[in-house]
Amino acid sequence: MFRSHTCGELRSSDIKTEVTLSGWVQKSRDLGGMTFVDLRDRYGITQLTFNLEDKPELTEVASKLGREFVIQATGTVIERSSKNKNIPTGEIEILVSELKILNAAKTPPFTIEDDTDGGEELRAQYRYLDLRRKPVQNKLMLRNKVALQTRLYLDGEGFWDVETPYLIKSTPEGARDFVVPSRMNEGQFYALPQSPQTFKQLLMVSGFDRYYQIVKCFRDEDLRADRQPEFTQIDCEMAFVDQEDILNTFEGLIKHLFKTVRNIDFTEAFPRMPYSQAMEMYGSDKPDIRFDMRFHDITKLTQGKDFAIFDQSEAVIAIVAPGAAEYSRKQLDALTDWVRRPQIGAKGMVYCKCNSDGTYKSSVDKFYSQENLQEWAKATNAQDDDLILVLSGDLDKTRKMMSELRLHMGNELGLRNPNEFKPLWVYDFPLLEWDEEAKRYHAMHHPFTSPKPEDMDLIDTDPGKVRANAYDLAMNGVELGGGSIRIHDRKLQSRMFDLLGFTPEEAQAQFGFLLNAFEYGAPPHGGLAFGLDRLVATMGGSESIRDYIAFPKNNSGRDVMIDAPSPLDDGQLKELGIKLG
RNA sequence: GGUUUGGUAGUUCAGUUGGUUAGAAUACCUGCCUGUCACGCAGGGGGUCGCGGGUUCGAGUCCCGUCCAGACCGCCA
Repeated sequence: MFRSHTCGELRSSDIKTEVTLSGWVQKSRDLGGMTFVDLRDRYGITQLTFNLEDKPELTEVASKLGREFVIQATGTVIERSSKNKNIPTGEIEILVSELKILNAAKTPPFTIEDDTDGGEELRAQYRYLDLRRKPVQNKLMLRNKVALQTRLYLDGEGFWDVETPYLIKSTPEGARDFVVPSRMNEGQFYALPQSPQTFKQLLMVSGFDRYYQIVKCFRDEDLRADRQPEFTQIDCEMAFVDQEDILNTFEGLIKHLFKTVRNIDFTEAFPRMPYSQAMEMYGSDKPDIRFDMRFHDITKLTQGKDFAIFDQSEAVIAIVAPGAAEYSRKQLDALTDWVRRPQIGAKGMVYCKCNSDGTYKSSVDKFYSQENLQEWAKATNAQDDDLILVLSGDLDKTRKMMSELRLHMGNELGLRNPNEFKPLWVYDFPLLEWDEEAKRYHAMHHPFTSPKPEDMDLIDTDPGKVRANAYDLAMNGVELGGGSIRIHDRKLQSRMFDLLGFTPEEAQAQFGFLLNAFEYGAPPHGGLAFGLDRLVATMGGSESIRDYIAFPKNNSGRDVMIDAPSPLDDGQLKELGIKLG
C-alpha cells in the first residue's frame, strides 16, 4: 500500500490515526532539532514532522530531502502546536515513524509554486513539471468539468456521440489543411479535418437526428494566444430544426455549464443582435457588451468645417470614454500612438474633452467651435468629464480600428471584469464575403450554409447582400462558437458551389458524396460548434487558451517538449514516395 | 509574409554617455539553529552577456546579419 490518505484530506478529527501518505516534497525546513517537510499531491499539502531527539536517523534523512523527491511516510496524525490557518490541513501534522524515498529528483529548473519563477519557454519545455502547479491543474480540472457536463446535458437532450474519421480529404475551401501521406497509395494524401462538417450532415441524412462529438479539429494557420493548430470543438447537429430551436437548445447548454461548473445563473434569455447592428454599434461580430461605449456616427456633424481629413472621410465615428476627460496630454498622445501602430493602422485620432465646467477642449479646436463640439457631445450622449474619441476614414476600416480602440479603452478604464459574463447571439451573417485577392466570393461561414429565403432573389443580382441562416455566440468579446441552418437541397447546394467559383466537375469531385446524399432524402438540418478551449478559458476568466490545454503548441506551432515537428529519415521518405525539394 | 518586444548566473531580472574584476533577488551547496510554514542567521560556488561579423584603444552596451521566444497584423470557409 502506498497511501491510506491523500495529502489534502486529514483534519483534526483524524488525530491519533495511523496513516501513510505518498507525494512530492514541496519543501523541507530544517530547524536543527526538528525538520518539517511539506508533502504535496493533487489534493493538497500535509506537513510531516521529524524530531531529532525522538528519531535522529529519520530526521537526518528528512533534512536532506530535495524539492520534488517522491516519498512515502507513515506516522501518526497529531495536533500542531502552532497551526497554519492558510491551508485546510493546517490544524494537524504527521509525526513520522517510517520514511521511504520512492524516487529522488533533480532540482527542477523552476519553482513548483502558484507564482512560479519560470518563464513561458522553460515551462513549455518542462510541461510535465508546469502541470504540477495548482493553477494549471485547476484550469484542466475546469476543462474536465465542462466536458463532462456537456456530455451529460447533450445526452439528456437525446444527442448521440458519434465518432467521425480523422483521415479525410483535402479541400481548397477555407483554412489550410494538415496533410498526411498515404504509404499504400503513393503520391496521395489524407487531410486532417478542419471540422467534421460534412460527416455530421451525412449523419443527419442517415436519420441520427441529434449528434454531438467533443472532437479534435486541425487548421494549418498561424497561431495566437487563443488559437492552436489542433483544437477541440463541441460539434453538434440536429435534424428538423429551425434557427430558433438551435439557439434555444445551445443557450440551454451554456446556461447548464455555467450553473453546474461555476454556479452562475443566467436568469434571462441571452440577448440577440443582427450582424449588421453589431457592426454598426461595435464594429465587431463578437462585441464585448460588458461595457457600453457604442459607436456614434458623427459624419454629418463634422462636414463642411474646413477640416479636410473629416471632409474626405466616408465615415467619422466617435466613442465616449466615461470619466476620461482628465486624460493628460501625455496619455492622449500615447493613445494616438497606439492607434497609429501598424497593427491598428489609423492615421490619427481626434479627441474632445467634455470639461466639468461645460466647456470643450478638442484637438481640432481650430476647425470646430464650442457649439460644434457641443453638438458632438449631444449626438454621442457624452456627459461632463467624459472623453470623446474620434476616428475617420473608410467605413469598414474605421469600424475595425474603432472596435480595437473601444476594447483598449475598456481595458484602460477597467470595464472588462473577468468575473462578469455577457453572452450575445449574433445572427443574420452575410452569406458571402468578397475576396479582393482572388476576385471572387467565398463563403463567410462555410459553403453548406443556407441563404435566408427572403434574400434569395438577391443571389443573382447582388450576392454580397444575401444574408445567411448563420449565427455565432459571442461572450466578453470572444467568439465561443457558431453555426448555421444548412442547405439540404442538391440544386441549391450546386448553385452555391457555382457562386463560389466551382465548376460542376470540381464540385462533383470535391463534394460529390454530399451532393449525392442530398438526392436520397436529406432532412432539413442545422447545427453549431463551440470551441471547447475558448469556452473553458472564457469561463476561467482567461484570454489565453494555452493553460487549458495539457500539452499546447507554441507560437510557431512547435511542441518544444517533444520537439515536434521533426524531419523524417530517408527511409521513411522513400517508403512514402516523397522527395524533398 | 509583416510589425513589435525581448534573449545577461539554475531561474526572474538590473546593468547609466561605450570604460576597473558584470550585479541583485531567488534557487543550489556547507555550517548553526527544537515550532517552522516565503523559517532565520553566517558563509560559498555559479556567467561563451543567444550566435556570427563589424566600428572602436576598449562592446553586455553602438551597427549589420542570423537564430530563438512572446504579443499582434495578414491568415484562420
